[in-house]
Parts: sequence; structure tokens; C-alpha cells
Amino acid sequence: MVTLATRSESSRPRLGRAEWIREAQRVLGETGIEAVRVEPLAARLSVSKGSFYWHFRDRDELLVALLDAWRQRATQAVIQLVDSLSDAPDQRLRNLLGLVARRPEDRDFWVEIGFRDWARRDRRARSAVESVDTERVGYLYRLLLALGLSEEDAEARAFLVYSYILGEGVVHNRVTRVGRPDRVERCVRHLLSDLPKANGASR
Amino acid sequence: MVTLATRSESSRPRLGRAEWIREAQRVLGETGIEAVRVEPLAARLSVSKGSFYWHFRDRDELLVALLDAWRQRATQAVIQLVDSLSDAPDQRLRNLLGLVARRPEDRDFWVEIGFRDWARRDRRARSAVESVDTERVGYLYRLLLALGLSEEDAEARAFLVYSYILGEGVVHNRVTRVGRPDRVERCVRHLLSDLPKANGASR
Amino acid sequence: MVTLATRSESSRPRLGRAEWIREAQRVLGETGIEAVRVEPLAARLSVSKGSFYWHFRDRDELLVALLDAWRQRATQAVIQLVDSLSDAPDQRLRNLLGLVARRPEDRDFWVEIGFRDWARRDRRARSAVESVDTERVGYLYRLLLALGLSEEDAEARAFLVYSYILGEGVVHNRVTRVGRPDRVERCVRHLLSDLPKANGASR
Amino acid sequence: MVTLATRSESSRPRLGRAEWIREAQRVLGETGIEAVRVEPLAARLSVSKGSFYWHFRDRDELLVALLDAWRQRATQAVIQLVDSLSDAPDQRLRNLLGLVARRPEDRDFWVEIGFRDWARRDRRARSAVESVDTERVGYLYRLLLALGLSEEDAEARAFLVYSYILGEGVVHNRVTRVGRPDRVERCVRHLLSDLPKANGASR
DNA sequence: CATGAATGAGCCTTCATTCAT
DNA sequence: AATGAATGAAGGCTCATTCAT
Repeated sequence: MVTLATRSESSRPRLGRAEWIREAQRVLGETGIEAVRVEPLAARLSVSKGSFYWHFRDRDELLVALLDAWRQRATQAVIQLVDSLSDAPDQRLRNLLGLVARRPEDRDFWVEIGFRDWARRDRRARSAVESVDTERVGYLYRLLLALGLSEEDAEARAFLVYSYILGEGVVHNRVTRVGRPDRVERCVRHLLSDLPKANGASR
Repeated sequence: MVTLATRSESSRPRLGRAEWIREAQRVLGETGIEAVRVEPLAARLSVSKGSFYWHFRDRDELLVALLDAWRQRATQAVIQLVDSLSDAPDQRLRNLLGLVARRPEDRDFWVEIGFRDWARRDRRARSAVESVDTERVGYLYRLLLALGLSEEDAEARAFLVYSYILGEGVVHNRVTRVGRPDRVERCVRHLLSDLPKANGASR
Repeated sequence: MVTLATRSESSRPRLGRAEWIREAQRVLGETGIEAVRVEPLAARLSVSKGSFYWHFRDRDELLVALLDAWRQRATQAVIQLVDSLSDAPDQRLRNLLGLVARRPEDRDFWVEIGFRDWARRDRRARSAVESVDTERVGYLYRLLLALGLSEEDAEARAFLVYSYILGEGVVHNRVTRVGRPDRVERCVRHLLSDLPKANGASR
Repeated sequence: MVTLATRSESSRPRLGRAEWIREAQRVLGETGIEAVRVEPLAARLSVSKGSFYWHFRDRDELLVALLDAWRQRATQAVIQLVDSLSDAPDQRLRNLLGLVARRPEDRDFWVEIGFRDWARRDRRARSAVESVDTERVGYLYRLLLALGLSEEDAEARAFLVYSYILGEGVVHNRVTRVGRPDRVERCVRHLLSDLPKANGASR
């Protein structure tokens, strides 16, 4: 009769660093880095504020941890998912762009915007965003290279596509009468319409 | 009738609502809406914070005024400039996109980002951003219609271009080895490469 | 009928920097520099703690002001009093030492000890104490010189007397069966017993 | 029966009450009783603060223990040393005063000041200091009696000497151009210059 | 003998806001 | 068209203390 220590014993939740970081990330996405404050965070976690200082020296240490955690996940989360879905470069590209269509409904989408806004004021956040951007544009670049673009064209196109992905979510959604999925679909088609090796499959 | 007394004491610029709003907008661009606080603002204006309350009921009234002022200027600033530079739709489009290349150096660029980030948390800011976006995408749409695109294509392309413009400034700039002006030029060329009436005509 | 604006109108006491410093000095004397805290101080003054920050940038500014105020008063308070009571060096010396007898009952006595203890931990306090000590020992030295001691003897004796004055108040008072005034009187007599020019008057 | 395991792991000195008290005393001397706090103390001992509560009910119990330990040692440390160095009263007196010359370099010197300052605020500390003072002045008194002073003179002189010793260390040291050892030497000579039985006999 | 985690009180500081002048 | 002084809420940080393991 193995009880597996269900952990649901109403004793203490025994919070760890990870929980604080996860909740902080949520708040960052919902409101912004300014809202990532020790006391409100503690309230959300139903813990006393003092307990925070067991896990972190001070608020700043939490912010740095937040950055590190994101830097780790932001690049790999998307890239690994896309890599895992298909081996073909053009399919990967299509999948990648397809992810766009559902992002603003996604909590992570706003988290990303939160980091990006934070980067306006904070050197460390800026550096994290830069490395994430570099990784991702590099990935796009490699895909486009594999699809037959010249190095120069691949570079420009990678940047174009990436900029579009970021900008897309930020524009007010009801701006067009066309529904969002349709719109995205049309954009994607346009952005990929002249790829040397992938054309056949797309129209 | 000697009017020489105008501005006699260079020390008191006769602070009014307008100055508070202008300074608030600056801070919004530099740091974000959270930094638009009465006390720091008063310090920047070398005025006692109590004076703020002569012009505004409370902080919120300033924020609303900020929003209104921006809503007014944001759409017209760009549109009027582009309209004034040329009468030809394709030239207007090219001019409009050309503006992109110098934006991040521009104070207004960051002000815009500030409003957009603020809109994440505040309904009224969101509404202002929405109307600005609607206006601008509408303007692009009309230009593209005039250049021979179908309504549906014009709508999608307008959205694509606008998203790119917004996203472009947000991506880390040193992501490519190509310099920023070149990159933008290349993107613009691509985005406009297949317009029915404008191809090749651009200078 | 001059009413002199009695100031007792129960309106607001309208505290100023001076009141905060005076109260801070009191607390320093009663308990120590660690007890000079913004919030308790505000409570003693029946003022909200926030008001403190109108008068001082932060707690440290109060501490510095405390030091400056004391440095000013500590030297001159005693010296001016003694100077004013008599012109004769030997009488001045006697008056000066006579002040000792009533010091521990005096609020200022403990204030002085407070500063001295603070100086153990704080460089700025140390520097204040040093300048006060230097001034006072210098004054004693000049008196003793005027009473005919050689420079070397005057220096040593000034130090001896000053050390005694400081130490005296710190020793538990009920240590001897003789009453304090008697004891002090006897010590003073001994300390001055061999002054070349003042001897005649003392025994 | 191998007892070699004693102290085998050099990492754990087997912390006991004594170590906490010793460290507390050190901090008292370095900074003051306010700095004797459980957490910082634990940090200095590289132990978790929770461990403190294995040895003491609470902070107050440590403070009391600190007081008791000091009361025991403070009197006897000096007296026993002086007693052991010589049998002759005048030599003992000279040795005792000679100890003054090196005190401020001594950790114990500051510990004593720490207790004395603490006594300003705390009844129990006051009582400890009182008993220490009483013991020591009594010892001096007995020495001076043995040297031929009358009871009354011995009492006054004991007090004078003891006050000087305490005050001496508290005065800023660079107050005179004469070096400290010289100064002390001169003072001591003066303070003992007229003892009936000891004059000139001291080596 | 001790650690790991948490609680809560106390204090520092920043600000929005108020009010009398 | 402001200033000077004050209030009070919010949030940051340090600690004494507790408790389960």
C-alpha cells in the first residue's frame, strides 16, 4: 500500500525559489516589472513577506533570477518545439510562424513583452533580451539559408520575419475586419512566397 | 507700447498644464508610465510638488491628459508629414517606411513604446493605442489601395507593414552584421516588391 | 495691547529641523544613537513619521546635523560659561572643575557620553569627539600655563584633569561612603595642590 | 578504548554556550550591545541562527550570561594579575597603573567600555558594572591604606585614580603632542607622588 | 546539535494627497 | 500660481522567534 506521500497534506506548501520565480514571471507578464514587488508577491503566494528573504538576498536577486530563468527558456522553448515537430526546414519555418497565431492568448507572450519593456530601463534585462534575439534570429537565418536564400537575403529576411512576429502581437487586434488567424495566414504566405526551395508546397 | 517685459525673469517660465504634460511625456518615453510620478516630475520642473495640484486634480488627471494629447498628435504627426512630402501614393509609402530607419534615435519613438506598454495594464491607454493603430493602418490601407492592391490584399499588407514597423524598433539592433539602414532598405524593398502600380517607379 | 502671537493656538506646532535635532539629542543621551530612529522620534514629537522627510533627506542627515550641533555647542558651552564667571585663571580652573560635581544629574552629561559611545563605531562621530576633546584640553592647558606650570607639565596635567572629569561620571557613584560632592572636592584639591601660582588660595 | 576521535573533523568546533558568549563579548567590545544580535552572531560563527535557540531560551538569556561571565572575570582578571606580580603594595599599585598604558590596544578594554555603555540603559548591566567598580576601587583603597594614607584620603585617592584610568582611554588620544606612554607615566607619577611610605622606593 | 523554512514586528523611505498661507 | 508642512499608505529589509525534521 504505497501512499506516495501525496504532498496534499494541508501542512505547509514549503515554497522554494522556483515558486517565487514562477509567480514573479506571471506578474511581470500581467503588469510589468514594477509590479514585481516582494510584498504583493508574498500575498499572491499566501506567504509572509519575510519568508522571501530566506530564498533571496533582496528583490534584486529575484529579478536577476527571473532574467536567468527566462534567458534559458526563451530561446530553447520555441526552437526545441519547432525542431521536434518536423525535420524539413520549410515545415519548421511554417510551424514557427504558425505559433504566432495563438500567442497573444498565451501567458508567455505577455511575459516576453514584459521583459522587453523592462529592457528599456535596465542594462541586465537589455542584455538578456539581446541574447535571446540573437539566438532566435540566428535560428531563422539558418532555416532560410537551408531554404536556398543567399546569406544576405537570409539575414534580411530573418530580421524581417522576426520583427513582424514581435510587432504583430503588439498591434491592436481589431484593426482589420479580417479575423486574426486569416490575417496571419495571409502574412505568412506573403513572407514566404519567394523562397527558392519551398515554394511549391505553399500556394 | 513696450512689450519688452515678455519673459523678463528667465527663472519662471510660467508653468502651465502644457509643461507638466510635456515633461510627463518625456518621462514616459525615457522610463515608463510608472515613472510618471508627481514628485519626481516636480523636481525635474524645479517646482514644489504641491504646485501640481493647482493644474490637475490628481495624478490620474495628468495621465488622462497625457493620453489625450498623444492621441491627437500620434496619428497626425506622421500622416501629415508624409502627405506634405509628396502627392504620389508610392512615394508616400516609401517615405513613410523610410521614417522607420531613424526612429530609435528619436525621442518620440520611445514615447510610443511607453504608451504601448502602458496599454497592457490600463484600459484607457489601450483604447488610445487602438485608435492610433486604427488610423495608421487605415492610412496605409488607403495608400496600398491606391497602388492597385485588392481590398483584401491591401488590408493584409497594411497590417504586415505596420507590424514590421513596430517590431523592427523593438528587436535588438546588433542582431545582424548588416547595418541598420541597409537592413531596413532591404526589408522595405521586399515588402513593396510586388505592388502592381508602383514597381520600379521609385526614383 | 500687544498679543505677541502666543503660539499656543492649538493649530499645528509646525515643527522645524531644530525640534527634530533637539529631540534626537535627548534620545541619544537617554539611550544611545541606535535609539535615534525616525519612527520613534516622530512618535515622541506626536508627528507622522513621513513629515520627517520634509526636513531631512534621510536618517543619516539627521545624525550629521546632530553631530554638527553638538560640535558647536560642546566646546563653547563650557568654555564660555567658565570664561564669563571670572577673569582669574585659578578661579576659572576651580569653576571648571566645580561643574563636574553636578554633571551626572544633568541631561547634557549623558548626551556627551552618548556621542562618545557613538564615536566607537562611526568615523564622523569620532572626528567630532576628537575636535571637542582637543579644544577642551587646549583650554585647560592654557589655564594651567597661566598658573605657572611648564609646558610639559601643563600638557600632562591638562590631560590628567580632563581624563578624570570624564571618568568620574562613569564610575558607579555609590562606590565610596563619602558623598559625591565631598569626594569631588577632595579630588579637585589634590589635582590642584601644587600649582605654582594658585596654591595659596586652596588649602 | 580509542578516544582519538576528539576534534577529528576540524570543521565543527562543537559549538557550545561558551562559544556564543565569547563571540557575543567580542561583538559587544567591537560595536556595542545593540550589535549583539542572534543573526549576525550566527553568521560570524558560521552556524544557522536557529541553532542559537538550542543553547539559549532567547536573546535575553545570552545577554544575562554575558553579564555574569564578565562580572566574574572583570574584577579578578586584573586583581589576580597584579597580586601575582608582586607582594609589595607600592609595586602592585605601580603595576596596576602601568596596565593602563596598553589598554586601548587591548580587546578587553573595549569590552569594558561596551558594558559600561550598556549599563546606561539596562538595570542589570548597571548592577554588574557597579559591583565591578566596587570591587576594584576597594582593591585600590586597600593598597593605598597599606601605603600609609588615612582612610579618608585613601578613599578619595582610590576614586581619583580609578576615574582617571577609566577616563584616560576615552579621551581622544592624539590630544597632546606627548606620546601616550609618556603621558601616562607622567600622570601616574603625579598621582602617586605624595604617598607616605612608597615615595622613591619604586626601583 | 543543528538546519531549513516561515512568521511578524519594527523601522526606513517614497509618494500621492491635503491644507493653510 | 504656488510653497511649506504634514499625513498615511505601500513596500523594502532586518531580526527575534518558532517549529518541524
